[in-house]
Amino acid sequence: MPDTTLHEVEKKPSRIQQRNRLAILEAALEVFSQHGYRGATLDQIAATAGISKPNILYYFDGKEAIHVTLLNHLMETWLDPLRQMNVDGEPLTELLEYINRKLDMARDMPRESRLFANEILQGAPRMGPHLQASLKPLFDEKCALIQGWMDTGKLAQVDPQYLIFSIWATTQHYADFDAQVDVLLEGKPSHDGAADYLTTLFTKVLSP
Amino acid sequence: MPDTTLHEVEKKPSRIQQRNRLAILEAALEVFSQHGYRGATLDQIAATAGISKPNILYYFDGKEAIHVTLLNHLMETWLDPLRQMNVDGEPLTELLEYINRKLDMARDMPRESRLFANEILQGAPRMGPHLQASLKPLFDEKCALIQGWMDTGKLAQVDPQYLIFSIWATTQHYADFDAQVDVLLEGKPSHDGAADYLTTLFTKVLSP
DNA sequence: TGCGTTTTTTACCATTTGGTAAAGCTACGA
DNA sequence: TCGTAGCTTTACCAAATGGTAAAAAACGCA
Repeated sequence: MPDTTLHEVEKKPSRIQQRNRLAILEAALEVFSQHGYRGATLDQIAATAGISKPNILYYFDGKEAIHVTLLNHLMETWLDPLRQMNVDGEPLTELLEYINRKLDMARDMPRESRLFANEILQGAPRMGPHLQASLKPLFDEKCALIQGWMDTGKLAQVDPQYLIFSIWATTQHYADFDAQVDVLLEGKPSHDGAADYLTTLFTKVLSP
Repeated sequence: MPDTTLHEVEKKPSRIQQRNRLAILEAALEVFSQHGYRGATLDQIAATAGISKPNILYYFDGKEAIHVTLLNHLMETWLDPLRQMNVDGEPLTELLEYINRKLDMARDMPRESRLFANEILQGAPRMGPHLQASLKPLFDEKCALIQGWMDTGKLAQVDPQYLIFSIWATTQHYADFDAQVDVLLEGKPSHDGAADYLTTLFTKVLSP
């Protein structure tokens, strides 16, 4: 009986393989985040990555496989700021720092933000299960944590679920709706102003 | 010299024309809002509208023309809630009512919200000029109005631009990210809870 | 250096896509 | 009820799209 367990089947990827997979994913992030899944084409990804289309299909099983890989990678880092919110910290500080981490991510990873937004906008067809499995438990945990803080009187009482929604909405807005913000602020950078405003906003809401 | 002025060239559309144009736009709204411009196909729109593809192209000059028509129609109604904000009203009431009108629109016109979101997400390639021409002046006008209210001491001082961004973000969130909200609230309707939360949120921020 | 393995290219393919030409049908006013 | 303007269908295209087969090239290790 042949040994076909995982550690036997998987091989360490060569340097070339690592480099090309990375280049493909980088290009795919660029294209998918700008056009959504169906609007993106392999030719475009190939051109952006500087790798021929058949060669891309040598590294990935197809268009969908690339997208799924990207989404999985994203989920890892995307939830980090929320995970970092610490039960032992000062409640208001923890929340304000969370908000600022999210806002920094909107500035530093706008493509990832748009990839996510595109997927959700289109009904999360390739991510619904992931949301259930990864996001939901973390969301529930942090809602309970915030509720706990509120019950001790260290934060004003508001519904933690809607509070988190409003944090997500107000921070991701600067990545997802950048084109609009840019027109309305006449090209002026929005990050510092947004950070000031959101700090004020959530301080006022959350101060007991 | 023939008379080719507008009122001579334009003809009143027949009943059939009205019905079919409407059916096409309705179907196109459905499809474009779900897949974005490039992800949508004429065949899909045709199937949804129950009209053959060549017949669709009899009524519209092409895929892009349909999209542009949709976007133009949208801009009309989309800015109405903001336009309604009245200089003579009680400032806090006016703003809270504006927020609730936006939230109602997110509930009642989610496809329009997503159509708009898709277009902005993708860099507003077909709407940049429209934003400049229609949205920007209104935005500036209402920012000035809000600033005026703040200067009289009837509202707390915050940057009106970022205030409006946060209103847009928090209300549209429930249309654009519905798939996510739905998972996290386990299918419970979000509208009433959101209305309560947002009223509290913005009352706290804006009360002097 | 030689040789098997990995990587890349070339040449395709079936399907889908936006779009057109022209024939056929239908409604409606004279 | 007939003619015609308006509407719809049929039968197509050329280009783009996701994907494949197999030859050619490059790599790396003995």
